[in-house]
Amino acid sequence: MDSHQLLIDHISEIVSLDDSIKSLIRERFIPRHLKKKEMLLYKGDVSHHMRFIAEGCLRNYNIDENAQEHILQFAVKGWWINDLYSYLTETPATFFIQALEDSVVLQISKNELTKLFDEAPALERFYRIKFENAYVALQNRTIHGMSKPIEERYSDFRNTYPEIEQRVPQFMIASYLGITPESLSRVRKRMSSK
Amino acid sequence: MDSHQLLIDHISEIVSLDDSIKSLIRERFIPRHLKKKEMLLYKGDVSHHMRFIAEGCLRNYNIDENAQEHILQFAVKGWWINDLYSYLTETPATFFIQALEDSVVLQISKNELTKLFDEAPALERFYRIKFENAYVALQNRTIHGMSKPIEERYSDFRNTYPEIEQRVPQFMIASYLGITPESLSRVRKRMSSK
DNA sequence: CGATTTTTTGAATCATATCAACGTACGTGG
DNA sequence: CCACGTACGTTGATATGATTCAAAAAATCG
Repeated sequence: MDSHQLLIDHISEIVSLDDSIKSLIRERFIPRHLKKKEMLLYKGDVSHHMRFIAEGCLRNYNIDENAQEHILQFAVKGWWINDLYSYLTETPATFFIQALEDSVVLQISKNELTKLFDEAPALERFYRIKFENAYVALQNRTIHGMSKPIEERYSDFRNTYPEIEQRVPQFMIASYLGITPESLSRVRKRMSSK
Repeated sequence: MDSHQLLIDHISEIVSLDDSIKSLIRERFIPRHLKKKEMLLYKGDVSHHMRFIAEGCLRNYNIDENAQEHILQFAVKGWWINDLYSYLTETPATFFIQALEDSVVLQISKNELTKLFDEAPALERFYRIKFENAYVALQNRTIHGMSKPIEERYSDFRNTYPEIEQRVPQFMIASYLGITPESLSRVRKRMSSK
């Protein structure tokens, strides 16, 4: 299936789009092809685009003062990925976005998207609902991250993102869970022995 | 200043409202008065309203299987508070909302708000932007929560929410930060000795 | 003021981090 | 297609930091 069709189907699951809007989406969302390990956004640059993943897998991560990586989000086909703070405020990004596999991203500039909102209120509604959902999902992660033991957080991760578990190296999952690779290895050992 | 004016000013910081919408807001957002410790929402009930705090201070918290409280959010005048997942999906709430001081909340039912979105697209835009910002703020909390040492998370909290620091007991701040009250007490001691 | 809640302190315990070494898998160039 | 190198995963020993439990001190409320 072509990338734009995937995007249109994705949006149509939430709001209905008439044909003129569908053409606008096809026109204004520009595909970008990334090779494995290629960077989509660097910390320090401003994120000028909203981005939808049509193919592949990416990660969103930060590098702290001690050169430690912390993964905030994995994203695969059908997900959105961005440094939203940078995008919304047009300030330098606070994290990196990198392809973990060869990937295709559809992106639209903020200017274009803002124009689209006026032409297509349904699209604005789509983003409202999308952000509501994203907020809720993140809230769940935040509260579970602090209350549940690691074993449980890890199995939650596996259940919630089974595709990602397969495609991403273990040390990155450890980073996402906020523990060291050694600890995750031991957690897995404990779990498999039961 | 009257509660509705506060809400209207709050919304007007982000989108412009014409007078007819302002009247609708005055009509449809219903004030609710809460005494200190009074519950606004119980875990297990469905949250049918969107809620804006006109006065006071509330908290949003979970109680886990071990009867441990985990505070997800504090909110004061000018903030919104809800169990969004419950509100959006009309399923039982996964956490509690309680007044920490005598408080006034303006609330509107989901039905009414959905109707308002059709009458006032500016309002829908307001919520889109609001959720974007909320998402970003929560994302920051999530990533800093996992990367920064506790001392730093505590001073970030103090800097970000100076009002709340004053008004909320220390053991609740510990709960928000995801540590025990004893640990927070020791962190404070270490910090003050420098 | 007395009662209750909150904060502090101490000692023992537990979980994860850290550091270092070893094992394994993968893919690239010869 | 094999061999080597690099990246990833596992394991062990030790260190660190937060938790737990218990009790005392301080603050708050009626």
